[in-house]
Amino acid sequence: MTPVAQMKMDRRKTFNEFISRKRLKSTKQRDVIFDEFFGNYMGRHVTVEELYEDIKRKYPHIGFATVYRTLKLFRESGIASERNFGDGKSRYEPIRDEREHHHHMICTECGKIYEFANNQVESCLNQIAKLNEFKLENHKLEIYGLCSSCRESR
Amino acid sequence: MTPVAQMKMDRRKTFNEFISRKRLKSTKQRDVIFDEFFGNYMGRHVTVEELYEDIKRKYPHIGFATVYRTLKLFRESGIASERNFGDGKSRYEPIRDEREHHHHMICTECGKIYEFANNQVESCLNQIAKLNEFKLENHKLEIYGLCSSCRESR
DNA sequence: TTTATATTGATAATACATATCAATTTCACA
DNA sequence: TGTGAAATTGATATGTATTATCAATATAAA
Repeated sequence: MTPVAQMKMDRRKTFNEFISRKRLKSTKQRDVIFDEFFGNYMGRHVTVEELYEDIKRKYPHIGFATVYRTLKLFRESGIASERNFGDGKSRYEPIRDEREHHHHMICTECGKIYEFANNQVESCLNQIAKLNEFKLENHKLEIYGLCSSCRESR
Repeated sequence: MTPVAQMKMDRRKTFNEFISRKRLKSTKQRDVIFDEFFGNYMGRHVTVEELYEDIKRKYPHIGFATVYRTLKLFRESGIASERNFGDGKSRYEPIRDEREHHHHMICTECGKIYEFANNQVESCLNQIAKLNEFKLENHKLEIYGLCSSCRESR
């Protein structure tokens, strides 16, 4: 099994456990949304609208509210994270590796999103939290600027 | 002159230069909003609504749209920064010291916002940007979690 | 002062997010 | 395998923050 397929299975398991722990129900719609999200949006940052439009083509009966609510469930269950890059839309991203937190560089010219991870930053943040007796639950780090190609064309 | 008064004067100068560079006009309304914002909201993170309500009490003729637009101008001119802590509202904060970037720890229980600055994090980010040939314009770092008092009461 | 241009403020329009609710589906339990 | 309580769905309405519109007004350059 490929690492990606393995990861997808792990998330599925986590989600199923979440469903039964919370006494929720598994439905065809949630299955479809899960498959689409974890099948086509790995490493991407999709808006609810985009995912809905995409799914609607194959499954016209699925409503916007369901996609919206299901993405919230993904976040609650810890298999997706919600991002906001300042354009007013919430974006969702499948979580690949829950151990390694990664961050984003956003080009203010072309809007392209680059990812990076950095251990030194992580340990700094843990220290800062500890120093302030703060129990770190989550953190977000975004760098805004010009990517190399947009720099050149200026 | 106190350091705070000095800072306020510096921001005023920056804003005036911005106004004349962009061929904009200085108005009574902008003066009022500047004074209120830099007089009462130092080190705070005010929403447009809050600032508007506050100003309306003393100057009932000033409209919401004007406060809204003026805060955008403050941001454009570099004397204020816009923040978003995930509650759907944009918050504005007067910039005290443009050399030292600071960040936020947000308690997910009580909503209180703590500030911190850290040189090591800053230099990490500069390195990361450099490595990726990215021209850093701005960056945001937020830590979400439980503050010490909310930890105890759990 | 005149005149071109920017600003104001009331309000309309937009956009994203969330709430509502009747019809339907799921699933625990008999 | 039915049955019924409870969750879910999807169409649509509502809420909320932001942005656009535009006539009246204020500003500042000539």
